[in-house]
Amino acid sequence: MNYSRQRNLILEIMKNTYAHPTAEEVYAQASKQMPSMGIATVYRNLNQLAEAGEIVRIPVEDGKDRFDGQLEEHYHMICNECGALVDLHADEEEIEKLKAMMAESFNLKNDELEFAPIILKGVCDKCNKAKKRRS
Amino acid sequence: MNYSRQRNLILEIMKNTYAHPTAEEVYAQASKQMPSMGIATVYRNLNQLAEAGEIVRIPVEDGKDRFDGQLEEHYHMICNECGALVDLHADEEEIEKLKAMMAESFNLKNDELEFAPIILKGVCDKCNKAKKRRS
DNA sequence: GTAAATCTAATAATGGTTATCGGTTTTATT
DNA sequence: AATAAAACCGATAACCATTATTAGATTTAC
Repeated sequence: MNYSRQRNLILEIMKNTYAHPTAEEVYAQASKQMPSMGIATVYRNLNQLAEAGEIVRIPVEDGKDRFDGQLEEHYHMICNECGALVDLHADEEEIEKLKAMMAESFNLKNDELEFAPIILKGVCDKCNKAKKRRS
Repeated sequence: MNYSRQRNLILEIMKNTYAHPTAEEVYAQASKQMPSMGIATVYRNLNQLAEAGEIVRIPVEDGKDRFDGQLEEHYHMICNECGALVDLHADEEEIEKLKAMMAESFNLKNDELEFAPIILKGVCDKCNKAKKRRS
């Protein structure tokens, strides 16, 4: 993969957000700073960066893929109220325990088990608070 | 939702398979038994049946949604080797334990936690055996 | 400095899914 | 049963996220 100003900008945008932007959202941001940027360039580079492991692709139910520039191991929950994609963090030891327990519960003889990018659906903190306020 | 021969056929097909067919695959099957069946009818009815809770939609990474006519609570794993969508079963007690543990590990104060339709990636039994044979 | 490789922007094409529409089937009302 | 309203159908056009193509520009290797 060669250097290119466009790709650097896209990577920088991804490294500097904790949102999980769609290609379109990245394009909106990028073209603000580099108005000549084309949408296909964004798609192409998000794909290449994901391929190279510099960002992560998160396929979401609604069709639009999202991207995550934060590489620290973590997973995601979808909020059933607002649809937000929420980060889930836990230390590695906890994760291993969870995987082992799931392997056992689901009767999987499998030492290469990974969580899918989105593993849970629930209610995010923000919506939980909003619900409490309402009640 | 009214009665219709087409919808009944589609539902019957879904209830009688443990595969997780795409709309296209359901169409192939249905139009064998009812050649006048249109593809839009299949999409329309799969959507309505999923909406009504009579079948379950499973959005998969590759773009084509899959559908599951088996309503007994279960989850899914994607095989990293062959791409198959594998059913994961466990009794309810085990599931509750898992959810509680996950809520704690991920620091979620959330009693409405559900698993997403696809929660794990790994290697299915068939591919596991094939791998052993090779080694 | 120049050729080969890689990249870009613009836009056409793709593919899964949904919307539209005229006509038919099902259901509700008499 | 007759009929009006509601729901559904098949065909196909439209939609929308994404990918492929292409001619030209930029970057890298030598």
